[in-house]
Amino acid sequence: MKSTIPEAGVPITPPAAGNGGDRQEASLHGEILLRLRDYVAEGNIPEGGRVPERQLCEMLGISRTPLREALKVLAAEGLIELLPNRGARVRQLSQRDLEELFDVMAGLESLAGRLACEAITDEEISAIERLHYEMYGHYLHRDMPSYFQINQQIHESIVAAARNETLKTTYANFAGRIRRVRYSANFARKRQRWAEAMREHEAILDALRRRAASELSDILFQHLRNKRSAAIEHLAEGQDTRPETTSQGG
Amino acid sequence: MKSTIPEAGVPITPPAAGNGGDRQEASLHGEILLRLRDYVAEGNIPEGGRVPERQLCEMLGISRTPLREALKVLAAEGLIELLPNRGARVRQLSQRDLEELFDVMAGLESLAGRLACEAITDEEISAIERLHYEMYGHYLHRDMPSYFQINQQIHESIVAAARNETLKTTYANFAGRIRRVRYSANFARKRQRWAEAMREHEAILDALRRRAASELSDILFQHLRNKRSAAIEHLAEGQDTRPETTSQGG
DNA sequence: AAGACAAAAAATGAATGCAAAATGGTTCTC
DNA sequence: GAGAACCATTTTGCATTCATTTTTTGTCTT
Repeated sequence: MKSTIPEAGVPITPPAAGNGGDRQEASLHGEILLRLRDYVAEGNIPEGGRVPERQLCEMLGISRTPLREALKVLAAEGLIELLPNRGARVRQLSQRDLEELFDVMAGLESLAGRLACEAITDEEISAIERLHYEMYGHYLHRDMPSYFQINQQIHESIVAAARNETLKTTYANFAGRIRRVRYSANFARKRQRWAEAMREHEAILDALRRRAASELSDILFQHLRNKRSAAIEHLAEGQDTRPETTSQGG
Repeated sequence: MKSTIPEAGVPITPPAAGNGGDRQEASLHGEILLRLRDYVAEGNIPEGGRVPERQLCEMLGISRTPLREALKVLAAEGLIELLPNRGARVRQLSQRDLEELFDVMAGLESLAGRLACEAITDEEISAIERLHYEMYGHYLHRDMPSYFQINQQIHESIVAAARNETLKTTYANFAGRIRRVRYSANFARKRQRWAEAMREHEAILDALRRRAASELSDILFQHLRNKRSAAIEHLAEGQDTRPETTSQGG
């Protein structure tokens, strides 16, 4: 009974025949890596759930070799964890893990702001200002999803303005790690916190206009710190089960 | 003359029969990963040089499967790059790449200092003070290697005091990436810069004692920035060939 | 003699096969 | 009847094998 591919060809995502255009991977394992990363980040596998190789192989229509290569990379990225002889599991993020992740994100954005002050152009600032006002509109209309989307664009604009591809990549990596959590914590914001966030964003813009690197660095860190508090509180309320993952003794 | 690598059958490191004790990897690919990472980071393969699978397999006494898994991870870590159908190469760091890496390191240390101010104990500060004075002794005796070693310990202590394992891991990752460069740039410091660095370290200690988070953050960033300048200048002098690696368009 | 084309050789990418470990279920013992 | 032990099945880890692609080498043409 070696029906390796009983109903293969049922891809996780629509068969990437067109190759969306964002970034293509020539090799199979690269393709698999991109798809698996999204698959896991979008929460298709429950926290701590097993990642069965065989099943995924059938689902993706590939053999185990490239899949296992992709799993190793995902483990290195921190999305999953590999237990010796016991397969891969979706990494459970304890509350502490989340706090740490948010803090590192805060540090990266803080750095981005600092660097941005050195290199950002007036045009880029104008673009961020436009985003800011657009976001303000969503805020007034209490349109949380749109607000959140623009908010993310602003932060990404700051990271982009830092002119540091390494930072950008690292930032994206960490953003991917908490993506799974964000899916449920996006709307953690209370009204109170929302207004506060708007004020902070105005301060960010102000510091950016003046190219006040240290100040912007501080503001951004605090801004993310407050975000962290909101998210953590929200999660603490919503979930009773706060798994204590084995802290990877790095 | 294709063998840039020692003869086969000679293990990179003594066969880890005892398993030193720092961190053991049960799986073979994990073991390989650790060894290969060190092997590459220590500069055993020239910049941009090929990483021949077959040769490494013989050298390590394993098959290609676990080796390739390790290579994928190293590529994800940024130590090597994988060209489709053309194998792995040791990643060449352009001057720009180095600048970016140093800046990210600066951001991470800056963050570490900020976080450390929240959690560091008096005992930890005392320990860092002791290291500082020890380092000062090496400075007076112009003992550059010892100075550098203690210097690294101080920075690691600050990162440890941040109480953030994620940050610590990330920091170690980036430190590994520039390790190869540090091997040649360690002693880039001019006398002038050396004295300056000592003063900065005193300022760091001062801010740490006062738990002045923002201030320490600024000082640490600047300190690393100055380090960056010194290293980059040194490399610019020493090397004419500054390869323009294809900036990975993440 | 230099360049171009073609075939051989080598290396890479992925699939398959095999041994060891883990999981699950059943049976045996107390 | 409950718990431990044993065996079958599944799963994982690694080696081996097969198919492409690349690189090299040799020959031929201009």
